[in-house]
Amino acid sequence: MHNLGELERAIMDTLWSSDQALSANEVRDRLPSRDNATTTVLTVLSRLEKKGFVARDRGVRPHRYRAKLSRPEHTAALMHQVLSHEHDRDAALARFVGTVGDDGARALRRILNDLRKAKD
Amino acid sequence: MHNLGELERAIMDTLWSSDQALSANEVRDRLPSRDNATTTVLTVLSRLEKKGFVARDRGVRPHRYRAKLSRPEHTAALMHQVLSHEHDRDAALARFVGTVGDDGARALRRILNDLRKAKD
DNA sequence: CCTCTTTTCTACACCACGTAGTAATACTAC
DNA sequence: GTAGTATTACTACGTGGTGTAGAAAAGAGG
Repeated sequence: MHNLGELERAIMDTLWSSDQALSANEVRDRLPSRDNATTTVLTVLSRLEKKGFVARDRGVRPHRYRAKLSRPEHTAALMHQVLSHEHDRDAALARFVGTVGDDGARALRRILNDLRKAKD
Repeated sequence: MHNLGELERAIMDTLWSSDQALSANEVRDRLPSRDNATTTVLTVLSRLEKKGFVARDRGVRPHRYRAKLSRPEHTAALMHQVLSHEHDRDAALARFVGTVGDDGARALRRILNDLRKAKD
């Protein structure tokens, strides 16, 4: 599964930035460049739904759309997907960790610590 | 930067699996199962070169090709690229680490330990 | 020079994505 | 329930990336 297009990503960003499910027109109004037709937004939302990134509530009118995964969940899923192509996972992880910088390493240590604590 | 196509990836895998730079015909012969024309392989190799994934030695004939990054380096770079779109990096990292499984967590702890030791 | 190998150039089909018009459908007000 | 409006579905086209490879050009060896 490859990455999203530019408009697709902008729409996902809009959905991620909202705590509520949005209608197509609400999405259109919140897009950075607002020169898109509503039908364009609807087309892309439908494609995103078919790809499984977006859920649609057909029970109300207008339909309301929301991201199925939060942005961090989505990012993590993509990272796993990238990793899944790698035969030497440990080497890739080592390389990855070696290049996240000091902040990243600190964050990872804290995360792993919390994980361990949660196990108890 | 988007992902690679199927044949592009197969060719990168071939290069990654070789300790030496390969000619186009050698690449073609090592591709899994497919019966591609040499020119097809050459076209894709040229595209991969233009994209910066492959280096070509034009000093010999036939030209020889090699991956510019190792597979783990490439994987790690892609992971960073995915992360770069994320506003809440820590949340994404937490999610990622939370879903690598016990093996992954162990590997990460060891990697971070080695990193710390290497700092001394 | 002539031939063979290798590389470049050109081309086409297919598919994803951005784009949006037109047709169909559902709701609202009368 | 009919007219009008809002919303959605269907259809279509341009563009660009990828797989595909033939034809033409360039180099190597006799």
